[in-house]
Amino acid sequence: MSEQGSRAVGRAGAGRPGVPNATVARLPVYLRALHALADVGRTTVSSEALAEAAGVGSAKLRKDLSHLGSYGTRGVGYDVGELVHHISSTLGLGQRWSVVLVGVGNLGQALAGYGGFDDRGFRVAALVDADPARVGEVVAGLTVLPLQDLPRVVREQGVSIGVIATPATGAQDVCDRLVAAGVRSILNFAPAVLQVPPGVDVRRVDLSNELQILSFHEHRKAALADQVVSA
Amino acid sequence: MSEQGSRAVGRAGAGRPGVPNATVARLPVYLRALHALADVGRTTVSSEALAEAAGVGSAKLRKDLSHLGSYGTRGVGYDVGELVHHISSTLGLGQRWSVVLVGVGNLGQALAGYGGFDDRGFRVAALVDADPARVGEVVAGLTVLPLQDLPRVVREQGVSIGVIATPATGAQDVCDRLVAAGVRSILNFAPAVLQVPPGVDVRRVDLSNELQILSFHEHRKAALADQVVSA
DNA sequence: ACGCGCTTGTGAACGCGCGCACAAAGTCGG
DNA sequence: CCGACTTTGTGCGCGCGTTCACAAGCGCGT
Ligand SMILES: NC(=O)c1ccc[n+]([C@@H]2O[C@H](COP(=O)([O-])OP(=O)(O)OC[C@H]3O[C@@H](n4cnc5c(N)ncnc54)[C@H](O)[C@@H]3O)[C@@H](O)[C@H]2O)c1
Ligand SMILES: NC(=O)c1ccc[n+]([C@@H]2O[C@H](COP(=O)([O-])OP(=O)(O)OC[C@H]3O[C@@H](n4cnc5c(N)ncnc54)[C@H](O)[C@@H]3O)[C@@H](O)[C@H]2O)c1
Repeated sequence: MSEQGSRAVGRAGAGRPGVPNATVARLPVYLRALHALADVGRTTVSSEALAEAAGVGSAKLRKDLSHLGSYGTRGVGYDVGELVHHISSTLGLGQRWSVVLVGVGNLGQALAGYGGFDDRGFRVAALVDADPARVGEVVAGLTVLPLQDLPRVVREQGVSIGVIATPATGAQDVCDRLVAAGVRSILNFAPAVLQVPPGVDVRRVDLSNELQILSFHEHRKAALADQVVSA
Repeated sequence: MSEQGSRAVGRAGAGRPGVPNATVARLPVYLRALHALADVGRTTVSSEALAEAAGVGSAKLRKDLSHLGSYGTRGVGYDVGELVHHISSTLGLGQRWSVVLVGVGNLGQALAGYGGFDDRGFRVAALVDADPARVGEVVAGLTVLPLQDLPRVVREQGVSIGVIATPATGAQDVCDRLVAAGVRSILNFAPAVLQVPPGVDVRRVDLSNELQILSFHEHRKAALADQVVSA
């Protein structure tokens, strides 16, 4: 998580004893690999094979799965269907989550037209933009709504996740409006650090950050290579 | 980093003693905050203020900065310009990195037209696509090239970073071609786990993953709220 | 029925990263 | 020139996450 680094512990009645944060971040990867296996017709899979497909170590995978109480069968492996069910339910994918997308520009339009949402249990319920020229436009089968409709849309459509795809300048304002409307989970594509009250989760996806991290390693590799050459 | 979890240590001759991985991931955030401060005319900044702007604790920030040997002035703070220089050079932003973008679809076009690249020291050198109908098209001032031009483009344009924006199906193939062409740093938007030889870095940006992680926390918050109500 | 081989689940050790708290160091006013 | 105040740099303890290695468990063939 990006805000409080606390574990998702809580000892919720008879529920799970709490799933570590790092594990939660990997569950979607496992889930995707499992779906791929199911599509090929496999019904069981060993931790070794699944770990390979997910790009992690097998021990890590087993420990991750043990955290959500899901049991495999020793000597055989995990039942693919059962594991899909367990992980999905842990991630809260039993229900369809409604998403509101704010900022229908370059990126926003690509996101709106993206099919990968619906496949994974998410529904783009509405598109919102501040530009009066854009309001009323139809994008990906949805009419773009003005900002002031946000509270109503969130309420009527049962929206619980907000996606921000506006320039960095407007991001904090949009964020505040989303929070005011009752949204407690935000995915932020704008290169800005958002200030939110406790209880609200923000995940930031920053393309430039990723490139700069790559740049660092590339730089280091180049320096290392030069050193070897000069040696 | 997504592959080996090793620290960027190396004790490179007279160079830096090695910057922790977690620190590297935060440097771009600091850099952006510093640029914002510089734009407002500030010449110095305290760790407290910069930490606030970057959304981290001040102690963490100071420790991060100490790792790259950059010195502030006690009682005053850090010189904004100097810090920008130090961080930029650590990240390897002294030079302009050339990027090749593979997959000029929905997302690829948004990326190609994105201005945030050039601002941060990255140049989209070429666009590549497998679809013959798309090859020859001009997007964002660049002509879309066929896949087989990849080695030539990488060589001639000095490309060192590849961005994959193709469907998951073709991602591994594209990845292999990029690696074969000499690219050692890859940013992958396709929902697939890429297999790469050692020495190649892959960073994955998976939108669905992020949403599912948010979904988990939302789910947990809802369960917690219900519990409180029923109590 | 029984042992053999395979795979899970986990105990334990380790390393990394985080945050606290404070001494060192520099500035500024008098 | 000095003393008080501000802010950095970091030593240290702690908790999380990763990894190794192995005992426990299960199926299968005989
Ligand atoms: N385009 C990309 O490939 C890309 C990649 C990575 C990150 N980003 C980031 O995503 C964000 C959007 O990028 P883009 O290229 O789509 O920009 P864009 O300018 O094309 O679109 C921005 C949209 O947001 C709307 N908007 C502006 N202020 C608003 C506000 N206060 N409330 C609601 N809507 C508002 C604008 O009307 C416009 O439609 C930017 O922060 C950008 O840095 C973009
Ligand atoms: N559109 C989005 O908002 C979005 C969001 C998150 C992730 N993604 C992911 O990004 C990727 C691209 O999404 P998109 O919506 O742009 O898809 P798209 O179908 O619009 O575009 C894919 C492009 O890649 C090209 N392509 C296909 N196979 C290729 C190959 N082997 N080599 C080179 N080019 C090839 C196609 O010709 C097409 O132009 C997908 O993996 C998708 O899951 C998209």
